[in-house]
Amino acid sequence: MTKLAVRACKIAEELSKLYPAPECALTHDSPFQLAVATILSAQCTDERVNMVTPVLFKKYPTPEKIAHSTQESLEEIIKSTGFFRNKAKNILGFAHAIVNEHGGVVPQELAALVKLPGIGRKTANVVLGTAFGIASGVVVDTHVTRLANRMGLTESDDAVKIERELMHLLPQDQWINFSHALIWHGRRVCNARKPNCAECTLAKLCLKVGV
DNA sequence: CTCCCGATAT
DNA sequence: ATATCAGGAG
Repeated sequence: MTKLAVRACKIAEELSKLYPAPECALTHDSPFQLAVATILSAQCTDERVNMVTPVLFKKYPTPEKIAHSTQESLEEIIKSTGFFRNKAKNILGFAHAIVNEHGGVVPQELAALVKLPGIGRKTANVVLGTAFGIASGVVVDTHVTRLANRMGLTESDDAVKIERELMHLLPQDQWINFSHALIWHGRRVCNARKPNCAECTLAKLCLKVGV
């Protein structure tokens, strides 16, 4: 076990004490809804997403309902999340693919998921980990990228590379909780603008306190 | 690599 | 005014 891996495990342990049961902040009632909420979360606060999804899912709760909706209707509902044209198109395409190619059910394999419109590795890992309890990888989003760099767990800014490195540093049964805990910590304490190092219990394990 | 894009904090 | 927010497609 490398020195880096030892420190990574200490960080994971400390995070698990801070956030014993880290949950997905995106409200949803099904794997399908979680996938849609995650598509909406690109470059947008989850707080904002959670204001939009209740309206969206009340009108279109299932893949079938969304598949029978329209680009314009979706755009109007999700507009405030930004990138609304792309997101509406992706959500529509995703719903069609689920209905037409997967029998209305969200597939539980990474390879199948990332082929679907609007679903990349990050979203696929969220859906598999949160909705199905499958540790397909580490979720690397803007928070994980920032914190992994600040804590000196990686030097990279490439999501795929960071994921590969973190997967090697931590045992598989910690991937899901580690992802969620890092994201939670990134929102609450180690945020981009003004990281609160003074009240961060991970500061002693961090290479870049106060930077 | 660029583009998509509204809302919010600083 | 500007940076940033649970990214993905072309």
